[in-house]
Amino acid sequence: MKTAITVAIVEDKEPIRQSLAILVDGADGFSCQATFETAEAALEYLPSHCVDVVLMDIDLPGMNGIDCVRHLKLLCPGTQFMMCTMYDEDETVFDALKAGANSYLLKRSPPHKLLEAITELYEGGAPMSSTIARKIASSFHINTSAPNELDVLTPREREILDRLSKGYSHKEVANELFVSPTTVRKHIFNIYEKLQVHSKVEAVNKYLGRR
Amino acid sequence: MKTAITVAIVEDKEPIRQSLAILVDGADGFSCQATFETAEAALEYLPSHCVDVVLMDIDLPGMNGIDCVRHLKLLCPGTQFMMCTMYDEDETVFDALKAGANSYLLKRSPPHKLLEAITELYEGGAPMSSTIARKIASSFHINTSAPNELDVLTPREREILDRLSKGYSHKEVANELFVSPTTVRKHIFNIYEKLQVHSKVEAVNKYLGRR
DNA sequence: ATCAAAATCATACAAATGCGGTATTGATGC
DNA sequence: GCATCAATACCGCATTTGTATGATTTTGAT
Repeated sequence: MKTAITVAIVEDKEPIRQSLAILVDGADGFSCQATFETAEAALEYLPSHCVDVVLMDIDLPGMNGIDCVRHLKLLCPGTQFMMCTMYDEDETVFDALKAGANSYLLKRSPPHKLLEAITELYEGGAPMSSTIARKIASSFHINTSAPNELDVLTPREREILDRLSKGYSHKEVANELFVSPTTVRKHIFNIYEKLQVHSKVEAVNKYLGRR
Repeated sequence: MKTAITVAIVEDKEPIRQSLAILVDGADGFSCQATFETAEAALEYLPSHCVDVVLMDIDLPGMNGIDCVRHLKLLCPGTQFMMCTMYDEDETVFDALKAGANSYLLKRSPPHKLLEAITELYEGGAPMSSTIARKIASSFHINTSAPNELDVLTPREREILDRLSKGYSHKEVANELFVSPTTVRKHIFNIYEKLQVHSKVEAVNKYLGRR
């Protein structure tokens, strides 16, 4: 028999943790090496006992699962991380991917799917729940209805937004463009209205495109 | 019996086109409505006869499959597009996603997987060959190996900086982290000192690696 | 020539922010 | 034990920023 895929589980809720461990350990070709109730516990043990795959809950007490992955990814470069959670909010999904996760399953997935996914992840895939996969694919679409949100801005407004993106204050922008600070503020206010934001950081994020 | 999933196929190579059509039409719950040898032919017919799913080859004579999707996506908003090709080069994959494809299968996939994928796509998923999925997931990973200025920040400071990067105000960060606004301000002040910046936008730029 | 949009500037107010200092607690390291 | 640092918290001040209202001038298109 070939070597089993080694797995660790980070999940604070006792019953879920137990049933995951039993599921994994009971299946042929899988071996549950460790379980943790908290991100901190995982961070303490795993770096010196790296496993193939970590099933990571996101909503943990103390440090959350995403930050935990961010750290572990550096300490266990060969380990694959599967987020395993209830939530499928956009920000959470993308933050998890940025942190280094290669898989994202919703907890409603049936047990046999989970084992399949672990294998796929181990073999170089990136198994995702279907709604998650769709979110990710959609995030690439160059939107048809709002091709460039920035198109609604006038050239002058773009010019000002560009300065803001470099961290300039109202006054600095005004000096550079040889207009009064109040003019700059008026422009910025108009920019905010058009982009539907309420602060510099939000506007700059839209300007430079997120992700 | 419920309505079959309607499918169209765009593929220039005769034998492949034929076997795909037979596979789809022969399976229960699927109906192959049309096949095309070229992107141009598909663009002429499909807008007035939209189908549920289009299997699209990329390497076509004349217009390629990606540009074809780009056009069709606007004319048939409800149609799902599955790229079905030999290539798995990065640029091709991402261009296809940007054009509006929600699925990307390599031609080496076995027939039953193809039918499964069509169903998954129709039901709101985004089925990908595993190597493709991994490429996509990896494209999100943030460059953590580079010598990072952010290493000088404490975990708490990074946590706060992350919220700032999303456009949160001091108060919003405080509420989310359950600490007082003055504490947040102190953290932010420390962050500015360490990163040698003097405003949110500058700090966020460093955090997100924007030069 | 006329009209609409864009760019300019002013004034005003409330809230948010940047900067400085101080202090307590708990954890870590020497 | 002692020093250091992270995290927490408060006070206060000057400035910046977000929002609102209003007005004038330039410019481009019809």
